[in-house]
Amino acid sequence: MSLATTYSPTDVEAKWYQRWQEQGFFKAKPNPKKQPYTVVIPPPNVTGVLHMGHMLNNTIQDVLVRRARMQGKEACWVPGTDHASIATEAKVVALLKEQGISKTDLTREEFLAHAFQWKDKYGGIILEQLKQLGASCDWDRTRFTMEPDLTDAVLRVFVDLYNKGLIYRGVRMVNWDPEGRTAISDEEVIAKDVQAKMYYLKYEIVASSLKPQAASPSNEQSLQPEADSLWLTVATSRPETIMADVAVAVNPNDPRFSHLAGAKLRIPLLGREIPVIFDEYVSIDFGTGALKVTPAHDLNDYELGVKHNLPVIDILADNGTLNEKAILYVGQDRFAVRKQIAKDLQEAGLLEKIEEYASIVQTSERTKAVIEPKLSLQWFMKMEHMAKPALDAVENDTVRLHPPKFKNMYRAWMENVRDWCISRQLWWGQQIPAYYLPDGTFVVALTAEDALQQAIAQSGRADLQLSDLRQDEDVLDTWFSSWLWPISVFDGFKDPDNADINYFYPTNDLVTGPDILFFWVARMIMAGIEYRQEVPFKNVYLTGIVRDAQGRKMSKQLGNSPDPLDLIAQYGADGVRTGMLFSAPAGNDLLYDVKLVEQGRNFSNKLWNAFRLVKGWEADASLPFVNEKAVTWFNARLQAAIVEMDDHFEKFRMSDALMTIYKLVWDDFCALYLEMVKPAYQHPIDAETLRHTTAYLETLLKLLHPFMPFITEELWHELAERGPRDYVTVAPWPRATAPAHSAETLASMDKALAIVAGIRAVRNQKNLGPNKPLTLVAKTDEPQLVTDYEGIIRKLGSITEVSFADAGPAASVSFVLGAGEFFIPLEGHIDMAAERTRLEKELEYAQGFRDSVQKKLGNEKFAQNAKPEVLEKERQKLADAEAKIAALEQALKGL
RNA sequence: GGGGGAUUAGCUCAGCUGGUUCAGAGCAUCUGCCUUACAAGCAGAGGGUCACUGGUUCGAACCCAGUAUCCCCCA
Repeated sequence: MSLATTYSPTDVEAKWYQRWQEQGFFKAKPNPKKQPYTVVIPPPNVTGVLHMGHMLNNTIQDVLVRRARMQGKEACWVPGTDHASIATEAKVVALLKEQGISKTDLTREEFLAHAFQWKDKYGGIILEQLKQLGASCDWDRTRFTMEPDLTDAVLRVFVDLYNKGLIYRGVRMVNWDPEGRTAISDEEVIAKDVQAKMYYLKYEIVASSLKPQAASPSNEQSLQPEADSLWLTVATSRPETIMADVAVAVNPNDPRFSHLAGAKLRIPLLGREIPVIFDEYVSIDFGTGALKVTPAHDLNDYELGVKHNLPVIDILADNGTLNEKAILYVGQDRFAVRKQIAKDLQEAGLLEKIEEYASIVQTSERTKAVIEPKLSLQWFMKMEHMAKPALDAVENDTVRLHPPKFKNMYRAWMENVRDWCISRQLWWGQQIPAYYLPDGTFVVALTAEDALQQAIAQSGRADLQLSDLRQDEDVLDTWFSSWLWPISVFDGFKDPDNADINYFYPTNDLVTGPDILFFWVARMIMAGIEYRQEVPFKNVYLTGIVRDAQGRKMSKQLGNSPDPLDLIAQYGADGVRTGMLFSAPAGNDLLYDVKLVEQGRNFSNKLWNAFRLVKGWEADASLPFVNEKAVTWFNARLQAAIVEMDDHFEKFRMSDALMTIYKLVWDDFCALYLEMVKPAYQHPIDAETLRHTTAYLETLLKLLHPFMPFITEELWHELAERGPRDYVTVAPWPRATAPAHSAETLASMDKALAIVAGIRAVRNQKNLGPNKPLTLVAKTDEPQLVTDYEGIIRKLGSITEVSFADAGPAASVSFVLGAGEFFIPLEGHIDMAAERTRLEKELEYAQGFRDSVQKKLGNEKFAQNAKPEVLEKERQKLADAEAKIAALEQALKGL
């Protein structure tokens, strides 16, 4: 045979991807004769390269899209990337730095020119990589969140929401990323457990501020942590913020501090006097029960400050160093100051102790920097109005989450959602279309010209020029682009009634990770309802995280993530795709192991060899059709498998759908069917069998195609001469039919295969090897079945002769199936004692089973309460058990 | 601290409204096999008191309560 015994994917994959593109199979356009099926890709960052998470996510999307395409739908998978404000800007800044250019030396325009240059060079890498995976995106539709049309969409939405009163500008406590030097939203903050230190600082009580102490009895008994009462110890994890202290708060119900009413304290080292305030917010148990209040650097302190009318002293610069308001340590980084101030406090005798404690720090999702709560003037979007309908859509299953357990999470977030901080102090992104007048007021407009008109109207100053207006420096959060994605990729904002959006929207399925359920999914639902009065997708399939075999997240630091492209090169895209899906139930983390990918590759190879076998057969039209039983049986199995697969797909159980076809191909088709019909070596096969077999193989290729697009396309073309547009990629998805008598067909074959299994078990037990010719003697009440399937039993069992008898030959090994007993004459291999023991064991087991069924049936309450069909089944079990017992007893007697 | 989910074979998971199979799959393991499609393979086998303790029921992996452990989200 000329074909290699192992399949080599690299030879074929590039070829077919190119052909598919040449044929335009992935292109989609509105077609009223077809049902649309739309998926928008979760746009990867332009800074990204393909990682294992993308592999999983995009494999799932491609499986869904390819199947829909084969089902005759107008399948449209829209690819694209997002501009990733913070990440990209950081990357470009770093690159410029290498070239000796500082961002601050550049104008905004110059910087953006560099950034776009970078994007054009590297921004498309990940999309090219997706092609190697086989992703069947409509590449003509590739979009980018910062391209002109999508920018237009963002600005339109901003202006619209501002006009609706849903976007506002205000001073709020925001999450400040000192690394990115920008505000970020609550969703971009990640809490991390850390081992932190608690510093116990001594604040001097200003003696003159203390009321003369009457010898109050309660005071005598109260705990007095300060021996001389001249000091108050305050615990803090952030000693570097004492320069921003404006008060120390204690709980009014805490008797230890009642004498401090009206007292003043001196900030350690700094010496500034601050009041002691009383508020029940302070927890008595925590630290010393005294809390330093720094409204500029803590949300809770801020609220306390507002309540008690305290000033705000912001001592931090944008980059995390202390500013001149701190007076001490000006210009030094916050963490350096923390170390230094602890030393200085120690030396000054103002540090009582340091304790270790488990704490949480908030970090930036993008830069990993420790977040500073910072009072800042930013743009916000009101969420309440949009959250309500978006919550309802999921609650009432207009949008279904798969698996549904994420509904709870979604609800919790939606019910507690806070306003979204959408401004970022960056240049890479859509600049906020707000324009400031010389008097400090502002207008919001799509263009500068519009803004000028409005400004003139608003200010009454007809002499205003464009140059008098200053556009807001900030850009919008990247997610403020992404949340419009399902609409903006079809130009639904610029042109809300265009053919594409009317046809392809709402999309069908969205595949993404649960980590961006709030960032993205929830907000897309909001945007869909707000702007199209319709949710953007019907199903959200939430994938798990790809972890290593030990359950650790894949990370560059650990070096536990394989390079996806290496894997594809080594195992083939088909092997990698199936490998990933083998172990990926929706919502469950995938423990990646190279074994899975090996299994995928092995499966490709299995399929390849099945093809080689069939391909090598010569048909002889003069031969009789001898394989009717096998052909009918496999058809029944095939149809049942199609039904099962469709059901799995319906429920988004992708790995189960894959497992169904995997077992059908490997076990039923290769291990059984092909063995049944296979002619003897170098003998021809009858034409009828070959015709059926080829048709079955074609159907299998179709069913496999969504999972393994490349090998199936290769074999599709190897199997037969094909027309110019005849590709499995666009072949019709098999529709299940219900063959007549399918249940009986399957049941009969099961019985025949049980006989084969019995024979093979004897071979194994007796160490006979697969080829030693054996004969079979059947003592059965179903001789017709044995006769019908004699060919199969002979072939699969390597049996030369089947005969019937009422008793087995003396020197034989037997096995019992139902009421029948089957004998294999074996001179010289019989160990009577062992045979007896084996049969006795089997008998004992059967009797135990019978007894338990009998007991159940004898139970009056069971007979009364159980459904009739359950009762009937139990009776059947009893009858079967009794038949088997009789057969076993006979067998024992015969020994 | 609040909420949610989970716990079934060595591993990853199915097991639909309690009742066909005295618990299933894939992988892994073990024993034979280089049997002319495939050793990336073939044939066969072993392996689980369904986390624990109680309860409801004729009957519980499944329902209820409690305990333990783990995971996730939020603070």
